Amino acid sequence: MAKASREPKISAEEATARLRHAGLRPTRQRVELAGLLFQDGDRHVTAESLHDEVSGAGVKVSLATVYNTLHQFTEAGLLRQVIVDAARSYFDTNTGDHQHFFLEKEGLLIDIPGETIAVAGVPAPPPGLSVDRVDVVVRVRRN
Amino acid sequence: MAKASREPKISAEEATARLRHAGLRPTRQRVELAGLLFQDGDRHVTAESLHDEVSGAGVKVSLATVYNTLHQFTEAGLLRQVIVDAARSYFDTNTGDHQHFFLEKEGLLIDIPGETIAVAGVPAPPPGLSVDRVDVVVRVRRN
DNA sequence: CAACGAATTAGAACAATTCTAAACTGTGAG
DNA sequence: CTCACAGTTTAGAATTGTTCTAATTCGTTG
Ligand SMILES: [Mn+2]
Ligand SMILES: [Mn+2]
Ligand SMILES: [Zn+2]
Ligand SMILES: [Zn+2]
Repeated sequence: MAKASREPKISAEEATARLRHAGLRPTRQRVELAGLLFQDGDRHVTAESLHDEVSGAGVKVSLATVYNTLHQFTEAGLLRQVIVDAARSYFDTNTGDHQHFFLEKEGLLIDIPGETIAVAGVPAPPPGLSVDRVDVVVRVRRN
Repeated sequence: MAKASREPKISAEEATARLRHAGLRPTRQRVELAGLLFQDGDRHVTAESLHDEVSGAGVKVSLATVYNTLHQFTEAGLLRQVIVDAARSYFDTNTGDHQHFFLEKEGLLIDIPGETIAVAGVPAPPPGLSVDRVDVVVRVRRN
């Protein structure tokens, strides 16, 4: 009864399996970060916020590794990058089709399920170009 | 016949009037920048691109002033900021309702007129929040 | 338990942007 | 027209988020 962790985060085994499945070596750092990122449904993190979180949990991981890991997870399809703020990059654990509310003031992202919003009338792109994706950001403020 | 300018940019008088109307002192720098920005319909500039442009035209304006001016013009409603790239801020001379194609690779923005795209099904924001605007970015790539 | 390539890391480097504080300039009162 | 003064510009330093470098450490496989 020495260790009394009360976090409902996914087990190291689950994280390890997920990493291997994605073709990534399950290092201590990646297992820790995956544990935090994928414990709950949807999360929107920043390199800094995740670094603070993992550090706050007493785990030593450098900020450079957090950046590396976020990018590797993104390349592996485990995360997706969201661009809503000129100053910060967000990473989203929800890789499915969906949109966002963005609370500029507090840097908060809230998911809008994929089927909720319908975008009609997107014109054909100029010749030689093809559509990669359509992003909708609903910018909101406190009233 | 000494000076043979061939730019169809708006006159200094027009720029000056526009600035005064917006409550901004028509300084040499602001008049030059307004002349470049508002000569044609729609433009999407970056602080750097505008600085290069004005410098290339032989006008001496510091980069700090370009940043100051872009922000002042934005506050005054003459410009609007567009967020599509985590690394760069774009400013748009089209302040009306419209959307964009964004060519990530070359940092190119292309307007989509306001009535073209219809966004339906935007849910009510969480309590205490109100919608400020809905941005649609159609990310495209060369094929 | 090597050995070797992959991953991590501290710290330097970068790029975009903002800040500072000193010099300059537009304006309007006299 | 002149001057005074608030507003503006500017060089350069500072800040911030992110990436790079090169040395160390680690995971995997034989
Ligand atoms: Mn941006
Ligand atoms: Mn930055
Ligand atoms: Zn999301
Ligand atoms: Zn535009």
